Amino acid sequence: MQRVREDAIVTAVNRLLARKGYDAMTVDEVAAEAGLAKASLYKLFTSKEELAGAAMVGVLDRALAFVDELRARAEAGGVTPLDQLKAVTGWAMQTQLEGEMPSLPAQNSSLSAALQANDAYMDRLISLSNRLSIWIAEAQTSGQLKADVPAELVLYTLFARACDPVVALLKDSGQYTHAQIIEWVNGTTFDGLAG
Amino acid sequence: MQRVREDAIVTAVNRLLARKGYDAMTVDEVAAEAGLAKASLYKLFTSKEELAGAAMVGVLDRALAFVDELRARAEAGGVTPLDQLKAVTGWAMQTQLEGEMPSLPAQNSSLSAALQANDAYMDRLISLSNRLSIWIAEAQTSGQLKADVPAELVLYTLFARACDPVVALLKDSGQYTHAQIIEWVNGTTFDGLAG
DNA sequence: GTCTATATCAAGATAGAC
DNA sequence: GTCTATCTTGATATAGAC
Repeated sequence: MQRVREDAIVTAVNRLLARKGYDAMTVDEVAAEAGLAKASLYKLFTSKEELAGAAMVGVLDRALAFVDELRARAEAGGVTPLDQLKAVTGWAMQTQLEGEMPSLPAQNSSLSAALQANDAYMDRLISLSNRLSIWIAEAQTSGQLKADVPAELVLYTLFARACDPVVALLKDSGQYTHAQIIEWVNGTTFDGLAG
Repeated sequence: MQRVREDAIVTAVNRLLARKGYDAMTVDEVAAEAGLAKASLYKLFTSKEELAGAAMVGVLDRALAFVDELRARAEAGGVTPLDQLKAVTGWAMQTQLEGEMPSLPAQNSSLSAALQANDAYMDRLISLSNRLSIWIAEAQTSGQLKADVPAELVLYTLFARACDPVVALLKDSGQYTHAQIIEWVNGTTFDGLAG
């Protein structure tokens, strides 16, 4: 019962974060979209920061599930770490194109501190980073990825592409299909803009 | 007299936008940092949006000046359009690393509308886009840039790299020199992450 | 022209009835 | 356990004295 309500709230938060971003999202809107009173919402989530944290836990869980699925499929062999990384960024862009990728302010806000203190969030973030880092290391060793840049740079770049404003701009232009956008942005991410 | 004061304000806005972003910046802080009372500030700028617009006009003017300098130097010859574009993104990253690149919310905010109605801002933005677009077209024609992606995608990507969170993250890690960061991020922008 | 003091408002959070 | 009504705060913007 209560679980269903929480899900409705988190879903609303996720959509609003994707559409408007954290600062522009109000708790009143969340309550309205989830279909309950704001006071009831505050019985389940103690702050706006916690709402954002719950949405991020949700998307990170979906990302982890996708990664695990990739690993399972790769058991058969024939899939390189680079292919896996491309699949993950493609999934993230797809999620963004579908309006389901929450977007938070990158910079030093009070939210950053709250998220870093959120164990559920940090746990997922570290798990995902660890799994990606394994593929990155393998790809750098085998020469599929540049080995002369820090692995950290590669990891940050992949996370950044997951919420790349270029994807949103191309989407809003309305001229291209989702598949085209993903192919182009994934292409420039891994192979660059140069010809 | 008054001009000096406006400059002090715009400089303060620019630094605060670079450090904290638009939403976290308060007009009280701007007044304090510029050294006048908030009411006096509001005689010169009628709103927070206008403050942000003035800072953006400033940075776009500096970008345009840099571009014009590049064009003048290239008169001698031997410089390709691709070199010019790399120089521009390098300049933007350098500006960001020095804490002088204002950062605004990418998404639909009330600020977006205000900026689009700001003629001084739109004029600079279009001028810069036009000049970059010429180099992009030349580089695509000559095969230096991928010709199978829309020029628009290239332009958006260059603007996006100018405020790339990856640059900020690498800077905050404190492990790398500015020159290294610029080289790496410029390298991945034009040549990709792949080896 | 500049400042102190204040109006105004939006939004996060809570009290208390049912 | 849910809602209406309210509190509280912080920030944009302005009035009015000097």
